[in-house]
Amino acid sequence: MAANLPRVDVTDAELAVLQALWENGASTIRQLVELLYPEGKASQYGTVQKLLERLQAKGCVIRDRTPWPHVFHSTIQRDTLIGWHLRQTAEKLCGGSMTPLLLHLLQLDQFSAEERRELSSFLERLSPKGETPRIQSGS
Amino acid sequence: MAANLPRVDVTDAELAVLQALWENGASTIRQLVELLYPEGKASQYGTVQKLLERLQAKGCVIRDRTPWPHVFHSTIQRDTLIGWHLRQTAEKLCGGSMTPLLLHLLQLDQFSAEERRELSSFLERLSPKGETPRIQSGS
DNA sequence: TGGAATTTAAGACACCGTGTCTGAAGTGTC
DNA sequence: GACACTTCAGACACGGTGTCTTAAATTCCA
Repeated sequence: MAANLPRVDVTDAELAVLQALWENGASTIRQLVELLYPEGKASQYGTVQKLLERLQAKGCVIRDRTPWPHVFHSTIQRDTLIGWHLRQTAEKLCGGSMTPLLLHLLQLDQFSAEERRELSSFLERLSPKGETPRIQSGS
Repeated sequence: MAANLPRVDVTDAELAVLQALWENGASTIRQLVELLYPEGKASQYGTVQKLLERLQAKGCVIRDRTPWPHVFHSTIQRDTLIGWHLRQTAEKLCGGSMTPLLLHLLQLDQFSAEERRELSSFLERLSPKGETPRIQSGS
């Protein structure tokens, strides 16, 4: 069953199109052009068209042909792209492990005490006390 | 004062050179070639040479000219690149905020109970109970 | 001292992704 | 049927990337 998963290696111009779709919901090419190129030379209609075509080929966008003009829907979410980027850097730089990324973020010290408390309780919820296997004898 | 910071937008082939330097410490071109291209066509000496030249231009590598042949040292660490990649994705996808990345990683649930316990205590150490929230300064 | 071997320095090149633009055919509306 | 807009397909220039080549400089050894 599993249809080909979307390829999320998305270029900058393609990403701009996706962002527009995320913000405005499903849109026609015309709507996207007016959003992305407000000054709007005529040729840029073709540009957006080509970008959508490539996004469709990657599986990041589907084209609804029932209305006229056609309407484009995004098939991926911001979080999908975030995950892909994180995985890419993990594979390039950390042998695939995500832990170094997490540690780096935690060490940034960009988080307020409030945020850190939230994160801590978030972790608590992830690992309820009863579930934690006690491998070594704690003191 | 601040000398030009290194540009860490490093390509794949350049990264391979850096990894070799990280693993083996300061090295000559010859050593790097033997490491990176074990079968070793002669032309690839020039390839590594050019990659080092570009890395030097970016400030990621310095060339020690006192010994013969010259020895190259990496001036950046793995963690610097990790940080740069994280910042890039944050700016592209999260308006610059790192928090969505952190949440994504935490939700992955890829971490063992042991790791989660470590992370939790890590957070505890970061935010001792009495501490008041601070506004962070941008990088 | 002279020559061989290696390293340095600088440049050239093909390939591919990316963003953009163009023109012809198709579709709907008045 | 005329017009405006959309769709479809292709072409193009530009820049980055990895690779290769050649000539000058340096070291070492007979």
